[in-house]
Amino acid sequence: MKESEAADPRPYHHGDLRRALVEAAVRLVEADGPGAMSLRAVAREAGVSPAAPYHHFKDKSELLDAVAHEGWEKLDLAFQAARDAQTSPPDRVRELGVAYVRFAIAHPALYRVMYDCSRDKADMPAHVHENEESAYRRVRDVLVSAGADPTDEVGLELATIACWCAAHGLAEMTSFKQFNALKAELGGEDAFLRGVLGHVGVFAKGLQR
Amino acid sequence: MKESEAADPRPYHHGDLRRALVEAAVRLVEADGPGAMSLRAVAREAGVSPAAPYHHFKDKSELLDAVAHEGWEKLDLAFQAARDAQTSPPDRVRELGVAYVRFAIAHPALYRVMYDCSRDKADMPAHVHENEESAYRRVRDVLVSAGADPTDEVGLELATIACWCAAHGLAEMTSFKQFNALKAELGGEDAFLRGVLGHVGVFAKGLQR
DNA sequence: GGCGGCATCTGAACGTTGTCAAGATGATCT
DNA sequence: AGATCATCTTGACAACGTTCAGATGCCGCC
Repeated sequence: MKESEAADPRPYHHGDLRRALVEAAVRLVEADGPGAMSLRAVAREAGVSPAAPYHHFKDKSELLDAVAHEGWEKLDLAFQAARDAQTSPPDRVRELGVAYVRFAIAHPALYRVMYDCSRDKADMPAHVHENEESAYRRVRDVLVSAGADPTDEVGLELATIACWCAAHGLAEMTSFKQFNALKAELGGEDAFLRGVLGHVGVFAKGLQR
Repeated sequence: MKESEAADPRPYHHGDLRRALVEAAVRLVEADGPGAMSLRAVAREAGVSPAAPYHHFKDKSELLDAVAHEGWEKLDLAFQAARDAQTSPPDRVRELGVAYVRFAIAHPALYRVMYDCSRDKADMPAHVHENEESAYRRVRDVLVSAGADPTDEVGLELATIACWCAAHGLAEMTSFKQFNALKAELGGEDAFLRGVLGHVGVFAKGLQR
């Protein structure tokens, strides 16, 4: 646990407390769930007083924002790997979704924090949606490469959103007990995810399949 | 404040406190958000001591379960109206989704509580999923009436889940600012919802569209 | 090289929360 | 009428988020 890339503001008294706090917070969230992550516990974990965090975050919610940010970056890595996977374009749409949901399954509490933060601000992090290399854009591009009409700007946008919504919905519901029987019948959770998200491959109306 | 329909267990000291607590809780959740709903505030609102709720709910989370239950029933009403609407079967799949998301938009805090409870237990309320008249079954039936193959049990189940996931995802993301431009371009939120969920109509592979 | 200033951290405190145990209250049943 | 038991209150506890006055140690400036 020693990311030694130093380029950040200032290692004053503690070294780099801000970072330490975020790391402790992520650890606590992933260990005991988002509800169990208290500011005081984070401070305890980092070995500082309960008031110390307030010099780096104005709020508990601002700490959670930082945790969420960390989460989005981890998700981006998983996403990138799926984009580069060797599969035919229509399947790649599906596999992008599978990677997305797998991340949510692997980091349930982190995923929850990510979306709770986004929803409170009614806003996704800019780097997820806006720039050229964003995850959102990546879905769009895969849809195009799978045969969606690239001139239908609006339709493409709607299809991308539909894909994202389906993946997010599945991410939040995949652990429901109701689906256990079906998962077993299909031979595992992965097959289940592919089964559901296979329907996403035909989202964009022009897609062959 | 005098709902005088009495048919419930026992109006002992207070009348029917349990009901009063749930109603107060729903009110507080819808007014100030789920985070602002404290047990003590609910008790205050109902005019009882902070410890009184513990004779009706073993936990705060059990009160929230009751709130969620209330929410699912309201959603069911909205759902029923959409099912009975006069539209062609393929559109009805979409309109079911629209009604779902509209409910989530109209009662954001309640909707949040509903899903937070479900997720904590990894379980949807039984009456939503299991019986013959459940909302889940209703989606399935509409898919069939829209042309999905009724003999492909597994495929039908997967399509139903995909629809539900897309609707849930959209419900949680529809308020994101990123979509404002697109909503404007399409001429309103409803058109946006139809645009996204129109892609759900082609979920079931056999659907004509 | 000392000094002032400032970012950083501590200590103690306030109000609020969820929860519990012990006692008061009052409806119901024999 | 008196016992019983669910119901509600009182009072308390630990934990939480947040604030504020003060201690601590790093920085640049003279």
